[in-house]
Amino acid sequence: MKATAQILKEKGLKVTPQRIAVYNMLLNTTEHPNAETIYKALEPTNPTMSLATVYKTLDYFKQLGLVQELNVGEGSSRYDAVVKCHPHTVCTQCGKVQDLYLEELTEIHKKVAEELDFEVRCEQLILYGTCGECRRKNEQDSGEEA
Amino acid sequence: MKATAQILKEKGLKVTPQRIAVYNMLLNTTEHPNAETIYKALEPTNPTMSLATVYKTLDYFKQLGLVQELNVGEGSSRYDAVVKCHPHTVCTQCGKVQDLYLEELTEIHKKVAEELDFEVRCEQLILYGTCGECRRKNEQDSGEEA
DNA sequence: TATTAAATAAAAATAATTATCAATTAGGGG
DNA sequence: CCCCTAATTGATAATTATTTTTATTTAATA
Repeated sequence: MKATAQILKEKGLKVTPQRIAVYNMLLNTTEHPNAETIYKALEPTNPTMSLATVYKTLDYFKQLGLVQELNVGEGSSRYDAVVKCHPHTVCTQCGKVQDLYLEELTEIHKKVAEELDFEVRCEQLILYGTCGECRRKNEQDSGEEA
Repeated sequence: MKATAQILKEKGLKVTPQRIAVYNMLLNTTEHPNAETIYKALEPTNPTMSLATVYKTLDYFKQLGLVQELNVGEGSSRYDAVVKCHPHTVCTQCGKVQDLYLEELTEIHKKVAEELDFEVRCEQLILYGTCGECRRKNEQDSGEEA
């Protein structure tokens, strides 16, 4: 695994502890956190870091293709260190966002480029619904009521 | 075509000129406007209407399934009177949002429900790229430069 | 038509994000 | 290794989109 400092340098970014912290945090989670969550998560280890720096850092990363911005319809954007376009599921009950891999999309991708006058660069598929965990919880709750 | 007043009444909404105006505006456009745009568009005919009313009206409509909220990653949400889930293309150059119909999605829908522990209620597919118009404009511009 | 609960307009509040700017720091040249 | 300079940071103000509040008005029904 390439060191984070190395990756940043290759992208032409000045290497700072804040940038390393943000990027590492994103690499080590599957949670798709938003700026606020990232900020909170880094607070213990980087107590002087400001939220504005998190935003600015994420913006740079996004521009350089180090992270992907994800908007699932909440107030705030989430971020993903997996840059390659991939679909997500969003549980509308607990808010959990999960990755998903579907080859079928490249087909659609191609079809749209051919049949419509539109050159697709990247697609974003969000599947809204209820995750297994929440479904089971719901069943249990309704069971208790009855 | 059912009258807007009738539709609102069936949904249990009190019929007001503001609500009729917003809903009709959305029915008569393919532009996927945001709240601000709707507000501006209605200003000439409804000069007393406030932006907050547009927001609240859109919120009611959304809850009742009269409109669909669409977040393509801009600052603000867009609205679509076509409620059935359907994909959209977003031109990242001119910002135009267009509807798209793809049957392939129901397959994916089903596959995810079966293979993963996730019950899909609604999916949102956004294809980012460049529309034909912008592509042609780009070619022309680079031609002039050379 | 009078009543009443709901809807409206205007303004204030809030949440997320961006801009500002002085102080600090990274990274190269000496 | 130290200095220099431009980039970055942190604190906070400003902005943007949206929501809430409140006093007033209005639609629907008795």
